[in-house]
Amino acid sequence: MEFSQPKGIYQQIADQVCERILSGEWAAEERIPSVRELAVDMGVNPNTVARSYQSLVDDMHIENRRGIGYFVIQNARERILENMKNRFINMELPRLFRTMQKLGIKPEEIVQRYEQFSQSVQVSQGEKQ
Amino acid sequence: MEFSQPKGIYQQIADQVCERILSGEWAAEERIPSVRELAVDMGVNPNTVARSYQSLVDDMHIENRRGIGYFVIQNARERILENMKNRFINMELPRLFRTMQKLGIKPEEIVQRYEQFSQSVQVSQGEKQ
Amino acid sequence: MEFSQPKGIYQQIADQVCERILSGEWAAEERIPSVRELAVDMGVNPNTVARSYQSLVDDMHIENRRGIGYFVIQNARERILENMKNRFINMELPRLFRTMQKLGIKPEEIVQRYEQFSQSVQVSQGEKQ
Amino acid sequence: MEFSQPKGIYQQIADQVCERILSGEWAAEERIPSVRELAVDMGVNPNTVARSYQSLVDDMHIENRRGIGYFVIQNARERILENMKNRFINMELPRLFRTMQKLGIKPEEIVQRYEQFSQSVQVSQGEKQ
DNA sequence: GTGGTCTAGACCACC
DNA sequence: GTGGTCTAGACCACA
Repeated sequence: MEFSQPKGIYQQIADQVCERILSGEWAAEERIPSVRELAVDMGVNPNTVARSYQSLVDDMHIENRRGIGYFVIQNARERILENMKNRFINMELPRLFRTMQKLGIKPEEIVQRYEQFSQSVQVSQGEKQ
Repeated sequence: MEFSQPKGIYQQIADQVCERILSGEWAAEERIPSVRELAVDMGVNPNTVARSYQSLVDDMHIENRRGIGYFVIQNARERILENMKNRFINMELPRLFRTMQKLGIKPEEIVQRYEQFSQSVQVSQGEKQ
Repeated sequence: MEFSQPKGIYQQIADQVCERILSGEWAAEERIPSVRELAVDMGVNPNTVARSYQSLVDDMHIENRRGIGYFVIQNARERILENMKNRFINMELPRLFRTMQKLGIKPEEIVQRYEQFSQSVQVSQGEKQ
Repeated sequence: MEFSQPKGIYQQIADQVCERILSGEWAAEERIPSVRELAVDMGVNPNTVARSYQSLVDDMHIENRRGIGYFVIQNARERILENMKNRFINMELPRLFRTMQKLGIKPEEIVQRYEQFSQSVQVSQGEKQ
């Protein structure tokens, strides 16, 4: 948990929940930790987790069953990936491209740097094991 | 001016000033509008413009000559480009690459979309003229 | 069973019991399923069904014969209809009328839409058979 | 403010804001009270008002201008009416009609009661003056 | 036990 | 001054 400012804590938690759904740690139709449990886990106020969960409900990634808890929605993984892809293509890429034009960076440079990046990731994953 | 949330008004103004320096509209050693003038132009509180200017002074893109006004620093353009490039490579690209990995997007797709983007920009600029 | 928010599970169950009494499926003086049976049927905690039954006892639609089970009260159907009608006329209609005034909807429009509704219901019932 | 339970306080406040926009008390592009002001007015915690305002932002009835306050959006009135009408026709009317069928209430009765209602409203408004 | 809501009070960035 | 966020702690209805 990053308690400084890049983005709100509740957002970071929501993102983490999505990660865990994507990774399969929390499968469809499965119950996820209660607001209070996760709050303790994360060292955070329950209200904050509640807010995260609510935002995930709004995005239809999880649902609430009264008095029982929150559950991962059927095709949450597909939905999350869909959302991320849309946001990436419609929001991030245009910003990226505009910056590239301003800076006179050619796409080839991006490709080249990406390859460097992939290799360094493989290396650092190798170190972990 | 976007008065809603993405980033602070003062940041947006600072960015615009940089744009105008880059475009050559405001050349090196030239005086830029006074805080009050720009505030009126932008429909914004003078304090806000003052803060923008101060951040630009901190980044050494402009300088204050007391009693006279703010002036573009000698090699402001180079400095601004430098800054943008550093931020882009060290901050934005890593985020970009991580997102690409998560979404399984190959760099070729980026290149392809960039070409589409460049064309559409050329077209819309043609329309303007 | 709607496990999400509109109204409590126990209320939904109580409503369903009333429906079955109204439809004649469960006649007066007849025994209705035990708390546990109904709980299994509905995929619900027995406590929840117990609470539904208790609310129906409070409204005098069913009664508990100790050690035997719950039974539909003599004139339950009349009583249920009575209750529904009272609630409708005293609680729902005023809200409805206030909304109509705010939105400038004339009662004629309601009548017209009601006719459409009745027809569509007849059609969909025809399809079922 | 109804501090009992029919609906949440923040909802009631949001509704009241809509009413005031509809009535013209708060015109388009106009600033509405700050979160803290309205909180004092209503005898309520600022967080609660903030939540109301946020829900109105989500519904695009008001917008936030950083550091200044909340403003009524251009065609908020039309939007609000639109929303209310949609909700009425798609959510409330079907419930109404189903209840009418269960209770064997004919639309003519609704019309008749509506006329009584309109008259009583006129009378009570006359008394106010 | 679950979540939903509200209060009180705090800190922050921003205008 | 503005709103945005977080914490602490409370109460409620519901399962």
